[in-house]
Amino acid sequence: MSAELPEYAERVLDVAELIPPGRVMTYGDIAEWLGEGGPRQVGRVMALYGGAAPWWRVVRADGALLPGHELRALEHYRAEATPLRDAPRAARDTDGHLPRLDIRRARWDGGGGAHV
DNA sequence: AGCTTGACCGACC
DNA sequence: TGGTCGGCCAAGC
Repeated sequence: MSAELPEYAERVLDVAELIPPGRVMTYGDIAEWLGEGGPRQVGRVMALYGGAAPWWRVVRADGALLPGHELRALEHYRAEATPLRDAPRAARDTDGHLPRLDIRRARWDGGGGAHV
């Protein structure tokens, strides 16, 4: 039983749980869908309490992978068949230039814009 | 009360 | 494609 979670944080995490596998939402999207707060507030919540939620489905608007957890996130994306953007062919056979998220295809609208 | 920082975003160049 | 700038909102010092 946890009541130590701020209401706002609880709502943010709730939305994060709603995101279907293979799809993502941006911090700004969640804030907008939620109708309050901003991207930074959502980001703070994820940073503090995101461990108990599918954090890899909450991404930045530019599709960059979460710094420090790139490989972790990438594994999830591969497992969920989340749309990824192909790495540049110019250096395809070299080291770890990780692919980026195809934010345009992976972006989830939040259930068609319908609240529960 | 003021300044800095942060899992951000969009516009510009 | 990538770097910079201003705007944004809450928390910390």
